[in-house]
Amino acid sequence: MPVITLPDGSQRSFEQPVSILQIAEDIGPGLAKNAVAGRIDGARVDLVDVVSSDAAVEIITPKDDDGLEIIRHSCAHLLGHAVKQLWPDARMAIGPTIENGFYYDIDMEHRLTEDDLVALEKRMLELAKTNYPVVRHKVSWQEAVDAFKARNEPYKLEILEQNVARDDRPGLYHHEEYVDMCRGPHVPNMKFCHHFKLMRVSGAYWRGDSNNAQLQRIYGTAWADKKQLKAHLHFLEEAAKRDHRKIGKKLDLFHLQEEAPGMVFWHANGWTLYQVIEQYMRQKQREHGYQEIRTPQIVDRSLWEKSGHWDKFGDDMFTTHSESRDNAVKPMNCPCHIQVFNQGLKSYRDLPLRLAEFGSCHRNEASGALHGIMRVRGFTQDDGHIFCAESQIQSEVAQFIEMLNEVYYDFGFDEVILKLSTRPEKRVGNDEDWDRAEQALASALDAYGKPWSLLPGEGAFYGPKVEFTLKDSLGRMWQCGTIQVDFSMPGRLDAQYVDEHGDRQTPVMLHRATLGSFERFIGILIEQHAGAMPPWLAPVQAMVCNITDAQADFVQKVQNRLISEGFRAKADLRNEKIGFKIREHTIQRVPYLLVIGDKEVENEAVAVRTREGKDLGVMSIDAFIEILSADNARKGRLVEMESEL
RNA sequence: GCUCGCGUAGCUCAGUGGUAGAGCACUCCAUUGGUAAUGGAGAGGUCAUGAGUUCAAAUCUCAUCGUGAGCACCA
Repeated sequence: MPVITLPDGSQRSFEQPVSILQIAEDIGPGLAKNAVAGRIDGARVDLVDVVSSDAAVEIITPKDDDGLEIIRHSCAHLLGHAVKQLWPDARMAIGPTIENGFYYDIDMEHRLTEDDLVALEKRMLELAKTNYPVVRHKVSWQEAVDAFKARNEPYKLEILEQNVARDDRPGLYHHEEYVDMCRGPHVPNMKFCHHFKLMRVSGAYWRGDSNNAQLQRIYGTAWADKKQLKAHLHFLEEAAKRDHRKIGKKLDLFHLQEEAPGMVFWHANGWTLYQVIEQYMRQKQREHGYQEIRTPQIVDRSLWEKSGHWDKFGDDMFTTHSESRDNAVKPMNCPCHIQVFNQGLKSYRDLPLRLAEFGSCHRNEASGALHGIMRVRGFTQDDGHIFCAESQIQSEVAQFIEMLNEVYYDFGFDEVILKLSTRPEKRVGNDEDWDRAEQALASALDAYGKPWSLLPGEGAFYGPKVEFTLKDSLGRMWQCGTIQVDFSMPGRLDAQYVDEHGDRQTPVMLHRATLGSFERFIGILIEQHAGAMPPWLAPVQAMVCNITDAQADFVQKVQNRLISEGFRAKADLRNEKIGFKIREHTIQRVPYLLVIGDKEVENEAVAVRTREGKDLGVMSIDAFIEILSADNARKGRLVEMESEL
């Protein structure tokens, strides 16, 4: 006689064990119709699952986040159903849910094309529209093995062999003639799976291992209703419009070309943006007690052997040979910074010693990894290394987080996600040091007080790291900042200081970067703002336009005045109509367009229009300078911008 | 690096075996026009590179390079 407690606290008792579906029916026919699955004491179950003793039960509908995930998972099965109808020889691997959708990895002879995706999607929709019921059978391990042997599904058999306990009772979900194995739960009927779209097909390794066979992976997106699907597709369109590669070309910021894959040619506009950011970071780091240094690009391989990089990343380094030396173009700055630290005997009084470098690095990234200016082979980090005593780690990490927050805030990112990555399999250093290093970072994060999550095994080979991920205006995540504790490299490269007792000690080194690489960060900024940089970053802050040749002299005067005040201003004196000029510079995302006709010349004034099309009216040059000064002071901060509106 | 797709004028793209096209940008001429495109003319391409098939290749085949999506990688 189970007593069921519902989420609102109400209770219902039943004479005998009841299924989730029966409970839903008991509550109301509308709920029963919309029920996708259930939760018994928090655990997700199918509608056919039975409650036999007292329990808290929830009914999952498509409105529930779990409901949507279940729909996506069932859409993967639906894809399997359609694939096997069109290509019966297909061997199905895994079909999990992912953010916004699902995928299925498939092994088959036929190479899938774009047209195949269209055909598959059509077949899926036809199948789903029949609203066939999904029937689950729980079977013994051996029965599952027999079923997939009969169906020639070697990957399912491997999963059963390696991942399913012999005493388990796997769920076989019957989609008409198609059968898939799953922990579940799944939708009871295909009526829930009408709103999906197949997105693309690509290769993916079985079990994520590049030594294994490469399967064909079909990606799809799936949603609870038509409106959600449409909204998601619209989001993708918006994101595509912001593609930094497209905008970089349109706004003449940079280019890449075949002769230097993964290396950026910065144009004047892009380099101006870059330099504003670099000068800003230079000042910020100065305020936070860093000394800026500069170290060589090309260094003998022996240093990289000592640091451990040659062993782990040798293949990914650019090398040069000259006379009797093998050199590597530096892939990172830390070993060089230790060389600077090692010049002159250091005292505990010198610690913490914070060295910073806008360090130009080169890494021979796999060709398939390159992506616009976000993932490149030649890049510059806002790199820094803090040499300190172990007792100083926590306060140094705390101070770094403080600086990082100031920086992100100035760039208009107010949501930062914290993650701690711990020791990877391939690493240097002993486990005791790793214990201490991980503990130090965890304590620093706890002391900081914001929530953080753990990424086991994702640390650098020399130490654990905290990663700072920011969220852009479209809700996309970008990992930028990092701080890493390193107990190994200072010792390997003979860094020492004299402690208060006169004894030699090895310092701890903290590797840290705030923006990450300039290239990537600028790519993120371009996508964040869709090219319309806030005025403090805009390559051209003001475009001064004449209406006829008669105002040319005054336009020059205005432009010169703005430049002499430290602003980035250009003049457009072309023999074009003012509408044409406005349109062009609006498209070029210049924040302020200054129009000068006879009236303005007469009054020594400028007519100001924003790139958003807002008319700020006619004002003196001084008044406009005040506007620009306020923009520069405000930077990209969101809160103050909002309070102005 | 792997799988699949793509590479035509500065840019965006059309062109499925028979003389290489459009719009924008560029140059020149006219126009001096008050807030998102003034009109006209001109110039511009070894169709990524190399090899092959064919009477004939931008078009078909192979290789190389680059690039896109994803996988793997990411100090």
